[in-house]
Amino acid sequence: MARTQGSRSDVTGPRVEAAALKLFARDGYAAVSMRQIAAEVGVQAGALYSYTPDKQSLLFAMMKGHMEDLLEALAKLDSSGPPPARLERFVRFHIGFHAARPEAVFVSYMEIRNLTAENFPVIEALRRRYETALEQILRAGRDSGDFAMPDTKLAAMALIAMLTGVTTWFREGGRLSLAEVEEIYVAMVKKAVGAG
Amino acid sequence: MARTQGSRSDVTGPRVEAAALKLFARDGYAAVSMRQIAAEVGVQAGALYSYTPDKQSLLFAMMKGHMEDLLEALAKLDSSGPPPARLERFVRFHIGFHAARPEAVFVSYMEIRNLTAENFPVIEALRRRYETALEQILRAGRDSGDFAMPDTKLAAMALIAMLTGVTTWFREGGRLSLAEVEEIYVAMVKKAVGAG
DNA sequence: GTCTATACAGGGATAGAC
DNA sequence: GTCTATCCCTGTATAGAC
Repeated sequence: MARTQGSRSDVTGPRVEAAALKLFARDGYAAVSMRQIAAEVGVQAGALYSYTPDKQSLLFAMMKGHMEDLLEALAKLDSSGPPPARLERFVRFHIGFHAARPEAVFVSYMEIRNLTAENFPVIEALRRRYETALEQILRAGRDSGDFAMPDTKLAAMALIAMLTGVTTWFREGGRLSLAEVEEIYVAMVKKAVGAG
Repeated sequence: MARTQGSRSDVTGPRVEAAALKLFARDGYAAVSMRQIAAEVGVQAGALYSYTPDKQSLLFAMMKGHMEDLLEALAKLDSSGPPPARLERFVRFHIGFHAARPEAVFVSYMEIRNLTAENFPVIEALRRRYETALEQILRAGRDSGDFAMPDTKLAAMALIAMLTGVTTWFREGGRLSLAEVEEIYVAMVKKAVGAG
C-alpha cells in the first residue's frame, strides 16, 4: 500500500494530460513544445516520457477521449418520442456538452490534421458516428413527415457546423446566457429543418 | 528594360505567397518551416527573405489579402431589393466565394491564433465588418417583417458558421454539385430566419 | 536575385544518476 | 518518478559571395 516517497504517478499523469490540453487549445499542437508542457506541470521535460510515449500520443489520447466521452454521453440521451422532441434534445445536448469543455472541442476540431496517418481514421470514424446519430433523427423526421429537407446528410453537417460554432464565441457572463443561446438555437434549428 | 539575368522577382514573389498558402493550409502555420516553403518554390531558404521580412508577415499578408478580397467582392454584390432577396444573394455569394478558394478560407479560420498581437486586431476588424454586413440584412428583414428572429447578431454568427462549414467537406465532383449545395443552403437559411 | 554557409535557439526524445 | 545532461535534428534568420 505504501507508495515510494515522491511517487505521484496517479496524480501527475492526469496533470500532464491537463497541461497538454490547455496548451494545445491555446497555442496549437505544433506550436507547443514538450518543454512547455513540462513547465506547466512543474517537472522536467524528460519526466513527461514516463506518462506518454511521445507528443502525438498525447494529442491522440485527448481527441479519442473527447470523442468517446461525447458518444457515451449521447448514448445516455433519451432517444424516444417524436423526431422534433429528439432533435430538440440533441441540440440542447450538443450545445451543453460542447460549451462545458471548450478546450477539448477546440483541439478536436483544429488539430485533426496533426494526427498521424494511423491515428486519423480512428478519430474520423468516431466523428462520423456522431454525425450519423443526428442524421438518423433527421431521417426519422422526414419519414414521419415532421421535417422537410432535400438532403439529410447535408442538413446534419450544416446543423453540426452551426451548433459547434457556438463554442468559438460563447463566453460565460456575456450578453446572453447559455440557456438563452440554447433556446434560440433550438428554435432556429427546428425552423431550418422545416418542423412546424 | 533589360532585367538582370536570373532576376525573376516579379514572378518569384507571388510563387512564395502561393507556396506558403498551400503549405499553411495543408499542415498549419506552426508546422511549416521556411525551408519547406523555399523547397516548394525551388529556391534556398535564405532567398525567401528577399520577399518577406519574416514568416509572420507571410501569414498576415495572406489573411489580410483574403479578407480584403472578400469585403471588396461583397461590396460589389447587389444590395437592393427586399431582405429575402438580399439574404439569398448573400448566401450564394458566401458559398461561391469560399468554395472557390478553400485554402485561403482554411488558413483564415484556423490560423487566427497564430497572428501576433499587432496583427490580430487588424484581421479581427475585417472579419467583424463581414459579419455586420449579414447582420444588417437580417435586421432589415426583421424590421420589414420578412424575417422573425429573437437575436440578429446571434443568427448572423450561426449562419456564417453553417455556411463556412461547407468548405470543410465540399469536394468538386462529389455527391452534390456546388449549385445543388447552394440551393439547399438557401432554402435552409431562409427557413431558419423565418422567411415564409 | 539567389546561392552557400552559418549563427544560434529551440525542438523531440533518450540515458543514466538519484 | 524525477532529475540532469545530452544527442541530434530542425527552426528562423543573417552575411557575404557570385
